Amino acid sequence: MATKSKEEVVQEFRIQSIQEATMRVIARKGMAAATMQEIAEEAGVAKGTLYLYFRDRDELVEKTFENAMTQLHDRVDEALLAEAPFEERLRNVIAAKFRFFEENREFFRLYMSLRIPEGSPSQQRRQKRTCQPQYKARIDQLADVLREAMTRGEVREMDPRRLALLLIEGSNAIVIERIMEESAPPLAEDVELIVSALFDGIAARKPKRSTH
Amino acid sequence: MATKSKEEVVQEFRIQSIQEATMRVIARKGMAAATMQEIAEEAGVAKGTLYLYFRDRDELVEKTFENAMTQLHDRVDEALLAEAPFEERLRNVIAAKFRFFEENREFFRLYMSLRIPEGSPSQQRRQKRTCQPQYKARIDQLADVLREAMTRGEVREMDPRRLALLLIEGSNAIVIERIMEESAPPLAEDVELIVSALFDGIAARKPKRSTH
DNA sequence: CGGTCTACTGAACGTGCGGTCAGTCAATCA
DNA sequence: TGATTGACTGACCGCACGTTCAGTAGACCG
Repeated sequence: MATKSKEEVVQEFRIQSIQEATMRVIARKGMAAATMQEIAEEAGVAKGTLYLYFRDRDELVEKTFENAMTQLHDRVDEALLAEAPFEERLRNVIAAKFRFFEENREFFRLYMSLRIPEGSPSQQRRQKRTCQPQYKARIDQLADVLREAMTRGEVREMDPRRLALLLIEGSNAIVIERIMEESAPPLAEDVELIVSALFDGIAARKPKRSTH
Repeated sequence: MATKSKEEVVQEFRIQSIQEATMRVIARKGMAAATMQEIAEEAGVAKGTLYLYFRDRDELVEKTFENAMTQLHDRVDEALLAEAPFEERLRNVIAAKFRFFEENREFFRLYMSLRIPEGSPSQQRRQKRTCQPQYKARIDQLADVLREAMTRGEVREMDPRRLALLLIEGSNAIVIERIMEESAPPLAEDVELIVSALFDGIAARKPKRSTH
């Protein structure tokens, strides 16, 4: 049957609301201090219920992360793989990222936490399997696009992987800053700062390139 | 008495070797999985001995972090506050940072972990008190230097705080990459990539500024 | 050389967590 | 309407960790 049964709908709703609760608690307390008890309370269910939908804490966190990450990737990919000059694509990629994290502020702590392997050895193995490859793949994808932009003469020749790191982590830092600030400047302003600093450089010179 | 007694020397040695063991264990297992038991074993003392020199785990981690951080700051400050063109100072700052983390690879995990508040509420409070201010101070210091470079006409006018974030986190990302790689490219190469990408921009154009 | 002092030890303790599972009860069925 | 199901509960378990402190052994003293 292609149509979902009532039970399946209810089940999906449960899963989603548990994942949302997980993100809220991690956002509030941090990865290490987020307990199953508190996640259950936040989701309005008993602790045992969590184990009906997820094998253990690791799987809950992992699935929650992957879910959000897929959404982020979808948005970024759309901008990154579009047909447009690289500078415009870069602008759109950064803007998409900013928007996503502003709409999903709770996701941020989780995103930051899973970048560094932590926890028990088994947790670390799991992270190595799922989260780090995802992160690496993002870097490599941007590096590929940069490499292509270099051969097309849009970007100066330099190590594309290093440049991708500089770009992604640099803009991450500004995302954090925006989230922490109670009133951040307009989104476009920060996007423009990054794109312009990177494309034109920060050295004081006459504008050598029409920025628009 | 200005000279140290034998007991004081022994005590300082103990403290230092415990802190070194702490860094090694955190580097190996990560912040969350580093237990007092394993730190004691690594230092070659009993678990109880740790509590003769540090009140609790938090204080041990905090003092270890501050100790290493002070060393890093000393080196970076020397380069940052020297009398030289900003570009040269920036080059030296990044090189100093690269060298420090290469010499103190164990420090890296600790450094990354303490950037995001984690753990119990009391741990988070302590981190807010000590580690985060230190990090913020670094950003502000670089932002000040950038601002000054802007008024001197060495750097184009733009939000100096945002630029400081971009720079610090971008270079952090490359530090991580270098540490992870089994054979990293020459240090000067990566330093030059960052400085050149930022100063000249990444847009493909004829060299407009003598880079040497 | 007996007495004292103290740096050090590690077994034991308390706590808080992830994970379990016998029991509950509302919905569904026959 | 009584029987059956299974989603849900939450008290409970075991474990691992940070922390403690009575005990020990070696250095030092008189």
